[in-house]
Amino acid sequence: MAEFKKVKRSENYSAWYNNLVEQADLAQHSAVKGCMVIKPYGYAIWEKMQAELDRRFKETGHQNAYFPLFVPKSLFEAEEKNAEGFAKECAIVTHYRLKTDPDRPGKLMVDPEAKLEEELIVRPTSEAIIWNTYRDWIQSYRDLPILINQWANVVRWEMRTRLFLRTAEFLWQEGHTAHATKEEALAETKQMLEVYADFAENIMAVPVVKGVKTENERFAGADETFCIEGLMQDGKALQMGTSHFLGQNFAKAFDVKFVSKENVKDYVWATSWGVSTRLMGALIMSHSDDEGLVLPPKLAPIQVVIVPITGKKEDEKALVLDKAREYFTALKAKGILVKLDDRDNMSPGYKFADYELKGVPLRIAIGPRDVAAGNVELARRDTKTKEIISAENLPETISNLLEEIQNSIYNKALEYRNSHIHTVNNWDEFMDAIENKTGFVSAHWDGTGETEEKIKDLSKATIRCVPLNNLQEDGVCVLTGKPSTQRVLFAKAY
RNA sequence: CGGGGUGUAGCGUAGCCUGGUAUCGCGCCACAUUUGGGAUGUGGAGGUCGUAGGUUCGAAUCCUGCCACCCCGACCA
Repeated sequence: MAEFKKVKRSENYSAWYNNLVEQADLAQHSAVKGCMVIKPYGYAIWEKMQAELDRRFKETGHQNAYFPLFVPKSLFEAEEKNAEGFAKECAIVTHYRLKTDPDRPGKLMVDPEAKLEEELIVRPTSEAIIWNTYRDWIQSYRDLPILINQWANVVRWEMRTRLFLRTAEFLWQEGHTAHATKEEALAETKQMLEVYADFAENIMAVPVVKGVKTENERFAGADETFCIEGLMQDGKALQMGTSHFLGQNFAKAFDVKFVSKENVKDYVWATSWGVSTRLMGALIMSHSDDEGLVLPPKLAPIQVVIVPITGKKEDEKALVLDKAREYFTALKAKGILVKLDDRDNMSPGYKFADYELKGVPLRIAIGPRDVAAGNVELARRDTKTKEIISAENLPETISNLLEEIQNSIYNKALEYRNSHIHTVNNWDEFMDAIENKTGFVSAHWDGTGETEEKIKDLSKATIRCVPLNNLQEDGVCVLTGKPSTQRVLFAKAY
């Protein structure tokens, strides 16, 4: 096991992040540009996220299905705005065969004879292939709604990538629903936004702002994009999930119509919504520290680790190990994800540091002294505190503490987020907040894309969202001084 | 994709300027002693020096192309 190379969060945030991802065994760079290998420990966390999300999707009536990786170019270009939005980051399959290279023995070349009649686009998102399919599925209002989700990989050929936050290939889920009415589709869009927000806050312990994107930031092909925005520990915002109201755009592009109860033909209303492995990045950046990862108990692959500290005497050693196994069994029976690390070639100190690096929420150390006294030493990862407690009712104690840690991590992140929302009323205050205070800046904006662009050029900050249920108040735009009816949230973002 | 930097064992590095087949630490394997915050000793294994060419009797070292990563921009979930 590698020694943790210390990189301080305060000194170089992005080096700290990269180092942490690699040292904690979450992921590593691969031989493919911009693509990562997600390692077992990292994937275990992703699987827990998937399980929680999948359960919520099913509870809200969705079913999983799977659509192809490839989208024929003619389908891809059907919805023009969507196609245009993604065009410059697409991987394209043009051939279907290799052959041996006559000039370079043992090497392969693309067989020019094997050119595809029509290029295939590796999906950057699946609206096109899915809506082309939905046309076959929908005839009457009785076929609606269609509530489908798929777990998939997509490819967006990014110029600059970062582990989990932006990779050329990433894993995600994309929900694609079809509805008979605009109201129903809008309700679905908002429902899924709530599902995401609930997941982010209660499972990931990351507070989020729910809001609406401006036209500039909207998903290509959507009439309205809702989002959840998180704030990372370096004061930059991260878009953690989006839910799009697609109107009838895709129905029109793919000619998907239905006959209503009144025997009237109309285009179908659509939504799509997704979250990706980027959430792993959000999780890491929201809670972790210089010692390594800090995981909320609800996503920790290991919630409690038991480290036996065996003495030199054989009989003592046996006693300690027996006790450790007893606690292990009791905790496991309670449904707690517990690991007993009885490797005898590692010192306790090494194990302590290693589980801290991996973000295991609780650590139980047990040695001869504790066995004799009926105690254990209990250490919390999030607060780095430890105490000797009685081992009586241990499963109960641990179970309660895990819950407390989950809340405590959330509250800490919430406090950080709330203390980093700065309300400003003029341009000097705006720039000062963006440059020096970091975080979200709540400011009046005149509502034009032009001003939004200008502010982005001047400050590198973008409008993250117009918060839902936003307070309506008269004010003037921080840049142009034109009238405004509400504040929006600006931030530098990932 | 533009500017700057880096690439030597699983990880971190020395050597490069001034060419002669590579240094040290951690980790790994064996044995022994250890175990309450990253153990110690002894012995051992591990290297196409990112990659492809070029210069040279000889290249980690000099030259060129390419690749990957990091930092700063532009683009984005």
